Amino acid sequence: MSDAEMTAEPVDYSKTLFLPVTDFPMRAGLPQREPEILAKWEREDLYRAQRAKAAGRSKFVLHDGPPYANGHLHIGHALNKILKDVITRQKQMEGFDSNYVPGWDCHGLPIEWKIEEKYRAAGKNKDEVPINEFRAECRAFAEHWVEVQSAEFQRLGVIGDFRDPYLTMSYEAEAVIANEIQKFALTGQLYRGSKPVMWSVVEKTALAEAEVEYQDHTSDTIFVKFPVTSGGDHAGASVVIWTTTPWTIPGNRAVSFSNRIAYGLYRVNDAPEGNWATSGDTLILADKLAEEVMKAAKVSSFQKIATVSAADLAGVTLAHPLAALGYDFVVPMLDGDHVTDDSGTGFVHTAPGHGREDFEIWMSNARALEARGISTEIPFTVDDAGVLTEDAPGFVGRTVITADGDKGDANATVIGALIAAGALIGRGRLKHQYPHSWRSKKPVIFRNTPQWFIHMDSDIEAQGDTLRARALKAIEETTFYPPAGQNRLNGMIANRPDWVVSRQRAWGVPIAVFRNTRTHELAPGPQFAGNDELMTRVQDAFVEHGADAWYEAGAKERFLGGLVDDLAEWEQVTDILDVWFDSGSTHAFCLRKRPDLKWPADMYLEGSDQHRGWFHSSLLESCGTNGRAPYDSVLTHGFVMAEDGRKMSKSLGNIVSPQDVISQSGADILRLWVMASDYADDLRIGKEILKTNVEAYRKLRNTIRWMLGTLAHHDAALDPALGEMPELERLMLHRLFEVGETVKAGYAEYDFKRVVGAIMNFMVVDLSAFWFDVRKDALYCEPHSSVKRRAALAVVAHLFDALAKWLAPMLPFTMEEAWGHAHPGATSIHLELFPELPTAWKDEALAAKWAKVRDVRRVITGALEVERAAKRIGSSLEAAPIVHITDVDLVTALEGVDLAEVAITSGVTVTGEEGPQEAFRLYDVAGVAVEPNKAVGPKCARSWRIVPDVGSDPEFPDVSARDAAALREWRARGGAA
RNA sequence: GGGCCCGUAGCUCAGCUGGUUAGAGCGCGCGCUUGAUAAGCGUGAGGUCGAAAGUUCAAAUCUUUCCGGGCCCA
Repeated sequence: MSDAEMTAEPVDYSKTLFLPVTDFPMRAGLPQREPEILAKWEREDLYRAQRAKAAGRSKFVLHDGPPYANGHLHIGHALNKILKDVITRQKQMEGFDSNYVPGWDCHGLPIEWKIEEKYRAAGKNKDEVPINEFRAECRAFAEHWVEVQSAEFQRLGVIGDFRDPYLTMSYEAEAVIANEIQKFALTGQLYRGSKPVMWSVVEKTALAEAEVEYQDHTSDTIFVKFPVTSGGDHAGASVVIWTTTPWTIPGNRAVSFSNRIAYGLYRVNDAPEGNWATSGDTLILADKLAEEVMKAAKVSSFQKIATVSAADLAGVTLAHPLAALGYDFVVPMLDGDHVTDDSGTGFVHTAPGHGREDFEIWMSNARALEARGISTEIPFTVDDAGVLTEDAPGFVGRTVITADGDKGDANATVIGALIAAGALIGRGRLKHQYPHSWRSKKPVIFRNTPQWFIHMDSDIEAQGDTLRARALKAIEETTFYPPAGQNRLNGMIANRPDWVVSRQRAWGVPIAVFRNTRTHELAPGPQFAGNDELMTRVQDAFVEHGADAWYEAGAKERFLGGLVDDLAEWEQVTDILDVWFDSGSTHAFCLRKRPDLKWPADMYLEGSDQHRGWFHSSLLESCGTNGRAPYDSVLTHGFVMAEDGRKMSKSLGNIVSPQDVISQSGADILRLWVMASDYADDLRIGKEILKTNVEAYRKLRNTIRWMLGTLAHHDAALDPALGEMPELERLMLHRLFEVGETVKAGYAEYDFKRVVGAIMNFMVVDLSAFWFDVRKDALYCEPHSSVKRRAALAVVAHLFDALAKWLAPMLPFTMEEAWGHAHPGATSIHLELFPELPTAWKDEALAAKWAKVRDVRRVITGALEVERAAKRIGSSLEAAPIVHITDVDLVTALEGVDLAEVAITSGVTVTGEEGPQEAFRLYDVAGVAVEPNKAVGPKCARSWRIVPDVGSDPEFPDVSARDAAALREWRARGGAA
């Protein structure tokens, strides 16, 4: 020990240092802190403050896709809203007036179902309740969930006009939606047709394809003979069909075959006593399936006696197997591509009222059939309760599916009749995927129903100006993130059939049109062009009373009175609109009506399932009424999976709820998870992934915290000019500028993981592990007046300002908290703009030079690590290595660089000579060899460096000259001695 | 069954139009520090780039098939 140290009083020099000081806690406690920040935003009305601040700026409108107002939020909602919020906030900070108006989808089956369930539980029947009373209950139910979800969305940190959201059930919305469908009627795009639709007997409604799910179901299967009545030379033979829906046999009007399948005529040679198929029967079957069919028919011996060609079959006509019961019409054979010989018989029983393909082949052959004298009228064989009608003679009153969703007696009765008619040759059961209602989970049926459609391919204003053509063009003019979305939507629009918009339900917006029962004209309709009185009446009434007005007594007189010659000829349509039409109209009643928004929207943002949903319906709705898409860009995200990449499910117990994450870790953690993920693909979440994000958050928070503590000593008035700053500070400003470029580019492409990645990497590698570590000595120990210290402080201030702002859209709670610590009394970071960094900061030459310096540094730290492992040194300040540099470039790079400072050692000796054999080298840094060398001499009690000038100042004998100077300043500024 | 998409270290992600021993951060192991301390620094170990075949002088990068996963349809 030196004399100086011996004689010195033991002083606690830490009090004389500029150590970080901050109240910003290391541990976030987000679950408690976030609600406090929310309360502050509420108190200060941040949303309106943002609007005021941005008044006059150009608008950016991300139009919210309305979630359905039932139930709590799940993780998918959280993902969706977080992305929307980050973009909203990003655009606000980029200098737009970025106004987000949340919305809710309120009409529709699921809510109606809930209310019905309630009635059932109370032993009431929905049909006994007046419709507007029922609608009022649905409205109240939706209102409740809007409130719940609104609170849950806000808890995620989502900022928007939650005090005045849009609702599809608001009176204004209902009025506009009704007017929108009237526009389709007015321009002749709306028509009434009949079509088999997916029908749920339990809910008594047609279902959209989005409303059915495929589940295992066991069906009765039957093999049925259709006797040949004419054509070819197959007299006495029968064509055999196979079906899983025996109850559709009364609806049969044709049998389909395929010209790509090889058929043959088969004779039964032998069969057991009492078998349905008996010796001598001749059956026409697909060659590939003949053996299977014979086996199913329990035939013990058979042989092929002839080949049957497709041309033959086309000329064949059949008799209905139940002709004796009244089905005494001609059953034609139709050639269809949908027929295969993968299973069944190679022939498809075709009931145009019970299947989409059946309907399509029937209609495409309509003219030819009529020419043959065959009526193409499609029978309505099943009513809305799943009961067979008079169009199904012999089976009237038989039930396909009961009100509870169970199998009725129709199948058994039809099978019995077929047996009695000698038409059945085999039967069985098949477990297969069958459509079920998403609500009741009960099987659905295809039944022929009158429905309202919007034409995809009829001319609107000019020849070729069809809805499909308009929509395809609009897709081309839209920007998709990611680009694959364009293909996907395009493919769907290109191939979709006409748009069914009607529902036979109560809770929704009525198709507010009238139909002339004699002429089939619509009101409004093309004949009403130029007369908008009807539309105005509906508009006014709905705005005042809601769509309930449509159901009030005297509605027809009220709306149509005086506008047509004979009111009695007109019937009021009571069907309601499919909810996809409602949500497809949000742009009309929200974007167009609100002066604080604009039309079209800059962006629609939803999960990739919405290519079939909201992107799709909004596109068609707007193209039909406005001729273009209601959006300029569409951004899609994937779905949230469990940690193993599979779907989350209750049975696996791997569901992660946003509520749990928020209460355990905080909303900012959830947001960080979204930001770090590739949202364009499916995302994964689980215990480990959340832990990773919590760790990343901690690192980020601590780095912010150190800056805040350091800034306690910052006085902007003392900031040196850029030119006065040391190279190391200018290097950091350069790096900050570079990171800023990446951040800007990342945000521009909504590539948040790139933004987070660049920021995290910068904070960890450049700041925490390098610059902070190096500069702690200067920041803590240098005299108050030191340029080096003041320059470092100025840089910390720039770093904090930029990083906090860049992170603010992503981590709004944490950055608000940090901002408050940096700027006591400031309102909110969310009223700030992203920083414009001076291009003067950019200095590539400096960066190139310092890349080399850091290479040399790596060799030194590597050498010290060896010493540490050998227990020869601990702290790097115990070393004063000898650095041999033989690379000319490196020598140049090191000019003016204090290597000891950079490597955080007590000294460095640089030589230009080749180092000794045993010196430390790195394979990827040529021309550098380091001899670790222990620093010798007295240790400065204040800065802990071992430097020769310790004790050179007699007044402060145990510290270095630099620290002595610092102490003198410190005392002069009032520090206690 | 069809359309669109995805599959790189334990985790999250980079790897452009094919070209040296495939990278980063986090996590993990070990060491240091104790003036960012329920923190900080250093260092180390981790990958047959889902699998196979093909094109090529050369493939994580192109082609095909298969496997696994997702969304939307049937």
